[in-house]
Amino acid sequence: MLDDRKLAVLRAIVEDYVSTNEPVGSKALVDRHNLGVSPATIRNDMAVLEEQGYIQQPHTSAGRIPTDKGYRLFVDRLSTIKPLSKAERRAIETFLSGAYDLDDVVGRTVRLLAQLTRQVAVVQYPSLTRSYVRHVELVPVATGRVLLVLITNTGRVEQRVIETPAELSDESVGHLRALLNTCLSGLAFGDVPGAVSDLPEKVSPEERPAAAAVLSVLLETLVEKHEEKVVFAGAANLAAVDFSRTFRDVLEALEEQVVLMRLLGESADSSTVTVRIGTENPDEGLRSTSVVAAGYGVGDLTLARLGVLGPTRMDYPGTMGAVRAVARYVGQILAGS
Amino acid sequence: MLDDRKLAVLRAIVEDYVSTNEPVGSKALVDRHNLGVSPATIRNDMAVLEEQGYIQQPHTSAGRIPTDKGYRLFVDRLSTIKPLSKAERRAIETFLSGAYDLDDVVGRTVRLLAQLTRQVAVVQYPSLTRSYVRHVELVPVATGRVLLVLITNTGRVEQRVIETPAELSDESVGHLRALLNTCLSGLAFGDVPGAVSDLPEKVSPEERPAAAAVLSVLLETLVEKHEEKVVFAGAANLAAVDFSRTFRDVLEALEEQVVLMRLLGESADSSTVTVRIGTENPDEGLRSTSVVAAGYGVGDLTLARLGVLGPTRMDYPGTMGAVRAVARYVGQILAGS
DNA sequence: ACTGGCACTCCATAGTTACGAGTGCCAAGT
DNA sequence: ACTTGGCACTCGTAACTATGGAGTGCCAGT
Repeated sequence: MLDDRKLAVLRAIVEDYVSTNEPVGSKALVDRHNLGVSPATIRNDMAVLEEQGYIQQPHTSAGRIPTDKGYRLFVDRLSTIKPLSKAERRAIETFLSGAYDLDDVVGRTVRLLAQLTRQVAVVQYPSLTRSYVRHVELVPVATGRVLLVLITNTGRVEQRVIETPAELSDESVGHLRALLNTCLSGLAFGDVPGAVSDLPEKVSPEERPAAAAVLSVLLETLVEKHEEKVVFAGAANLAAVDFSRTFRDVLEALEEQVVLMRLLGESADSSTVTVRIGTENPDEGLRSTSVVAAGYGVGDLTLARLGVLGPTRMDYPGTMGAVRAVARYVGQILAGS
Repeated sequence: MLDDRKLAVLRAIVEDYVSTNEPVGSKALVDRHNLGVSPATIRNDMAVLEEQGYIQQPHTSAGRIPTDKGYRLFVDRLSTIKPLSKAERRAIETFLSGAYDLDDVVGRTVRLLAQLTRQVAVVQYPSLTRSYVRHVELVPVATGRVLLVLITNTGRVEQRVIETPAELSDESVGHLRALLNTCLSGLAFGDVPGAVSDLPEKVSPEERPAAAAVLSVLLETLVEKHEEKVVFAGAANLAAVDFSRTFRDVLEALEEQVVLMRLLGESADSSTVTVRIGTENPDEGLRSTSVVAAGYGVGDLTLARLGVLGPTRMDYPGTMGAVRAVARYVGQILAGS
């Protein structure tokens, strides 16, 4: 029902509108793209596209702008992901390879992505549940307090202070630490709860309350941190867009971890770029924004997701290219460390 | 040269302008404050205040607004810090005491401060150089790689991956770890460089290259992380102000660690609230904002600073009260953990 | 030293007009 | 059946013009 020319018209409308930020009319279209037909013909096509809901007029007798549905069609069928230039690729590589720990990797990634796309970048820390335990550490910090430190294979470090019911001797702490390590090292986080259930029975009775306290905090941490950690950067790029109402909403959403998580969406296959346009977003207040996201990870294993948030009026091919490229490089960096 | 009434007029102008965001005229002033004199008299006073540079007119025949110099006088001599209400204090206490690790304390603090002041809050992590070493941990993560984890008395955890020149046996790692701990535990970070200088000589020759690698990274970390970590929250509150140009500049400044650090300024005495108004700010682009900051710490020791950034047109007494209160509570929390 | 009166300035607001980009429709052409 | 030029129409934008009112500075009088 949409012939080739109508699709070409839609594509042209999206591209023009994205680059000029102004409703595009029939005359401007034939001027800028050589479609080989007259404005009148385009007008007819436009009327059809509008009837089908792909484009709309801000007011009568203004040009057309794409609707969310129009962008969706554009992304799905009318465009291809635009690969980055060689220079950009090299820039990514050198910038990311300078990182020396996980915080640094994530921090650099999110800034890089923001700069590359000139939009707001969002990066999720590698998932805990899909990682495994590298090491467990218990450090006495005061009488009746120990610090529990969990180190994952991805280099992520989690910490919690534990109040132990009774004072704990250094030997007891050492004992517990050794026990935890032999019991948990190499274990996937998802398997930890099962593995520790019988642990209290392995310690001497006087250490048992302390062990119980440690374990309960450990399990608690796994659950709580399950709501993963997310960071963002490039909020300044929001200023370019002429949001005014929306603007505050978007900033508020960005500061809510939970919203940010939902934003990136469920993890599809690693490095498949997914796009969520306007009203497809779950969150109120982000109804006029689009999200381009991809998973990243090592090999086949998707560890977490990262992406970009911007106005629906966005350069989708370019943004998707940047997101995909960055996701791949981050995976490589993580694999190498 | 400024009599009491002129000062009262300046105070009234600041208060009215802050609450209404509109230039305030002589008539409005006598209506809202019972100054006991006529508008004409106030006009004369205003003329003097303007001549001295404390207030200015946006245009001829408009009301007056305070200049930076006017705000400065207001803060220094015409206002007192406004203590928080009992309810607010209790809210702070309960909100902060739920925190379970340093990240959480800092995260809660910055969000709390943002909400309390309805402005952008900035919190610096407790300084490394003023902390001391609680524990050092070495964890093998792959062949030829060890993770160095530093735990401070304030609960801060720093991590770095180290490439060891040769493959390292688990025993060697254990050996090094023990050595580092006996050598460094309880040491102030500033004293670490001196203490480790003779350390390589204490290990067996075959472990020496690895030990050297670990040490160089350790020292590097101390230097690099010296540029401290700063976080902010409440950027959404910027939307309330009608920045438009400035706005982007401010957001950009917020995402620059270095600028953020300079923003909080040099550490004065703990819990003394300092105010920097408009052009007093070092950073271009923050010339139309004010910063209210205070140090926080345990006892007499100032660990770091926290504060609030907002428009020069700001409720200084209230903001200063909130900053001071939060700084104190954070100190208490840190002392207790 | 303060006050009331007065003329003046100038911003904000609303109303008016003119312009032009863009549309829909129709009749004619291919 | 599709395309095209023509044409009347819509409507938002920009420019311009009153108009009102808040606020000022100054001065003469108390």
